[in-house]
Amino acid sequence: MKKIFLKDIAAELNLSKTAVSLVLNNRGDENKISKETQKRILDFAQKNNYRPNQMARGLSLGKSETIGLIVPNISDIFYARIAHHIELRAKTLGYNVVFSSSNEDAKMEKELMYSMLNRQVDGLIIASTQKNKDEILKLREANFPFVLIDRHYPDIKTNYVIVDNFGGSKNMTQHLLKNGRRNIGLVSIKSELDAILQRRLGYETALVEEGLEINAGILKELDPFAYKSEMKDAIKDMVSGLTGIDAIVFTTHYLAASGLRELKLLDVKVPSEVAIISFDELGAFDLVDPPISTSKQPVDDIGNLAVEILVNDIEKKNIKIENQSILQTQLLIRKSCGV
Amino acid sequence: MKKIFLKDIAAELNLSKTAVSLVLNNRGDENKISKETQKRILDFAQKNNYRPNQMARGLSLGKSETIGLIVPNISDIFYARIAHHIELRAKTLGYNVVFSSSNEDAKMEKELMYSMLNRQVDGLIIASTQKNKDEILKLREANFPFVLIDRHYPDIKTNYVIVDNFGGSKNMTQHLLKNGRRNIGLVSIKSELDAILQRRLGYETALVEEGLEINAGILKELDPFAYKSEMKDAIKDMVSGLTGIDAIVFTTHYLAASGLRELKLLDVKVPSEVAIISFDELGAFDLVDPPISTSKQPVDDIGNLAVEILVNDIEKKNIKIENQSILQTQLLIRKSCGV
DNA sequence: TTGAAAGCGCTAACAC
DNA sequence: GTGTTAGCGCTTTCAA
Repeated sequence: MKKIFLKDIAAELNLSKTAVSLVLNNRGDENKISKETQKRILDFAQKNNYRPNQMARGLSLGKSETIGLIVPNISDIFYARIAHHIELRAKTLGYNVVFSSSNEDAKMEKELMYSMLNRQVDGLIIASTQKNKDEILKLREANFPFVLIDRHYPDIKTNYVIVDNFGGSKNMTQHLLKNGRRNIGLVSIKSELDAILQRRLGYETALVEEGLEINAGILKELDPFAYKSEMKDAIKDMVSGLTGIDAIVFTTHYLAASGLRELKLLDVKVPSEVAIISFDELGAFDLVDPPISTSKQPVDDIGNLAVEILVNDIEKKNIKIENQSILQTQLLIRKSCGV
Repeated sequence: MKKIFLKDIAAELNLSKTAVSLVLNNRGDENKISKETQKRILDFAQKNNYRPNQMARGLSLGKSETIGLIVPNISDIFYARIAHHIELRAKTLGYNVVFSSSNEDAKMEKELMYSMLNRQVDGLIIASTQKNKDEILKLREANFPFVLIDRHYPDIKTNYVIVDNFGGSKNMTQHLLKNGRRNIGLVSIKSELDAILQRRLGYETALVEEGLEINAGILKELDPFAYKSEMKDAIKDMVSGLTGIDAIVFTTHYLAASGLRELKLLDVKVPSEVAIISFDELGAFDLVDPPISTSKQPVDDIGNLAVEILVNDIEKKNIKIENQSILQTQLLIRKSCGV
């Protein structure tokens, strides 16, 4: 396992580095290097376990064949799944991926972006905090390839792959209405994320279209970093005699998990007393008691598409790809809604 | 956002690249560069948003300040969590991390190892398939820094961070015994992983120490890639009149999830008829019906320790660190065991 | 204190 | 068909 370099194999074979480099990069034919020479080179490289130094290669080529992935939190099952699909697709296209979590912190996200740029990633996939408009604009101005996933900047034209948050949420709410629920609460997070806003709007629109009023008292927005502690009061408040809700829409999976926990502690029967439904899928939502209905996001498509758009951009292949995709969610009905 | 290089700032300031490089790497004082010059350089760099090209830097320095992470599957919540802790710790120590999933395929794992070595990662953290002994030995011979997590090669001396699979599993089984269960089955996967073997041994040892016999009929080992379809028969078989078990130990979280699903479909009451307990924590195990007892692995410690050992090795700091760690799992008792 | 110059390993014009 | 040579952007030795 002794390290061997390009020049070693050139010397050993009495050839120039050029010839070796060309052949090793599959450009032997195109440069009319004799089949025989090619074979000698390939064999020797193989036998001696030649491994090109990608940093040197990258420096010379001006690219790293690496893409950077920035998500709020890689241990969130939602992002972990997307990451997995990104990784797989990237691999087939010859790219590695480096990842980092921003922890929903705009400043951290900015730092990560630059850290990755320093590392000469060829492109970036970002599930942004949506608070780095300036940096995103700079990326765009610099013509640097990137695609936003999960969250986009509605007023900036960029590549993105998101889901129809409005539609998904409206569907969920309508499903509850269809099942006779009339007093439907919403539990969301305090956030300026467009995705979260859209989910709330979807909920509201469904109610309004049904001729119902929106009741601010049963529309809870919790601190994203303190939702666990705030959930107790929120739920207690909603199920109290005053507001007496009969259903709750949760705008994301961890809220649903936490909310269900509290409902159980308060001995509220789900779904007979209160039906629940949630955006996003937790993976175990079908095992939970009761199994939770959900608007499932197509994580595989999100990941695959993002990589395809990005690589298309990086390699300027100009394949016709819809580079602003809004994917549909899938309504999965389970027991938590009542039959 | 025009790109600016070291030589640009040297030219602009009428200095040499050396001076600039030294100052930017915080070695100004040590090289007795005047405070004033230092300030000029720093200010200029700051103002013009100088970003060193890490590939060039890496090439020159012979290191990338990147560590590679190879896991079976990054979308497995267990590895995703470890990855998150690895990432965080690495960041504080100045390292980035690239990751890839081997999908439990030894050949893929080997390729990934080499791919990462090509990319000049400074070290590797691997949750190995445990089928690449030769490659691991090569790494060791080459004195390349790496640490194994989750799975180690029992007969090779390497750095590793694993958990006490035997003890954790024995504890789980003993807990069931203590609660009066006498006919305890095991559902595991067909695997040569030492971790899986140890979990089985822990189970068996607990039984034997209690004076019970090990009944091969209620010891199921499923194909890791077909466990979902095989689970039905396994469970059916175990709960049938012939074997009539009153408890099941699952050796990993996804088996428990799948097994519980089947138990429910067969209308078996958990825990009254059959108690269950599982190695690993799924995240929603406390929401599941019934909440599943578990031997929880310290994912944070696994990640943190792995990085610390690795970086210690990379930087040859020789800080005294126990570089072969066997961490303890934590028994979390929930309803699935019966009170 | 500062600068010139060599070198990290690879690619790619261009010349032979 | 093949070799020479000049970079890619940064670090670092050594001399001034």
